[in-house]
Amino acid sequence: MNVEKIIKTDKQIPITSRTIIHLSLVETKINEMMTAALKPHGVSLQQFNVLRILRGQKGKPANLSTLNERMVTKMSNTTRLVDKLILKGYVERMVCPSNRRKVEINITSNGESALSLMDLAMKETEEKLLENFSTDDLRSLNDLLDKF
Amino acid sequence: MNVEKIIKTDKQIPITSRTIIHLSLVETKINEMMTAALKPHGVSLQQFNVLRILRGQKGKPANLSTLNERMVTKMSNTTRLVDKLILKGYVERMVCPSNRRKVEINITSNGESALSLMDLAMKETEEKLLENFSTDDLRSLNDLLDKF
DNA sequence: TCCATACATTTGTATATACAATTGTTGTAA
DNA sequence: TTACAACAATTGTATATACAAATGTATGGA
Repeated sequence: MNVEKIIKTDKQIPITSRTIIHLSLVETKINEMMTAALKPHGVSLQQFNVLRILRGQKGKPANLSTLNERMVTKMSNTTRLVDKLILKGYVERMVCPSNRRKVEINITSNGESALSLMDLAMKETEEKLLENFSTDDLRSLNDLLDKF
Repeated sequence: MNVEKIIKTDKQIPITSRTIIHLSLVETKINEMMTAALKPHGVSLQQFNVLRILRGQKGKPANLSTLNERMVTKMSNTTRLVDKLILKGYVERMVCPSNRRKVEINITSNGESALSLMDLAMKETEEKLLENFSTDDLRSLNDLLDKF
């Protein structure tokens, strides 16, 4: 990645700040590429994540709280995220019969097939992003990230 | 950092995806902490970055394009970011006399003193974030991030 | 039973951001 | 000089997000 931005900013910037900025630039790049890959499929990165979590449930419905726990977003957004997916016909929502405060969310078969197409696009993007990484690199990176 | 989210999501998730998710979680954490640190000062992370870039100019005014080059945001937002900072009295904007298409932006002395307070808060946050990192760790992390 | 409390989700509102279209300015070739 | 393309910034609009407040539901104790 081009880190000119970082270096240009300030020659004597300490390594701590540089690392933080570097991380944020990398994250932005990842986000942009992922978002671009999903664009033809008409879903946002967050919506894609919801779908993926729902598939991981293997039929067992998820309620909003569990969705939220596994996601990097705030509760109030999750409601609206799911709204969008319902409009697209990718998920369905119904009140939980045993506890009517809860809402059960399921992926539809329509959603599953759309998701498998998205998977392909995302896999490609992921490979492109990580083309310069060996498996050892990935392991070290994960270990370092664990220190946060 | 707590990576349970990642591991819970899917046991057999490949290391490539895991790394990407991991990065995005770390970035979210950084963002949240930084934003929280700036909150008492009434500026957003982006606004803080603009101020910092302007200070780096050492008196030389910056126009919107150069600000934009060094930032992780879109041009249209930079205009509005600067609007906010003007409202707070931290920067001033005037039309460039030599090329009236351009706009020159300067940090005010008011902005400089506010910025130095923010610096302290940010430095603390940075130290807290990176408390588990040795200098070597930081170097390796930077090197790995360069591979993106 | 009634009430206070906690829970799960939703809604309202302000702000942030992306993307496209627009405005105003400059340079340049006919 | 005029017409046109390129440039720099701004505005409009749709969507996304954060945060606080509100809604509806369940639970436990007086």
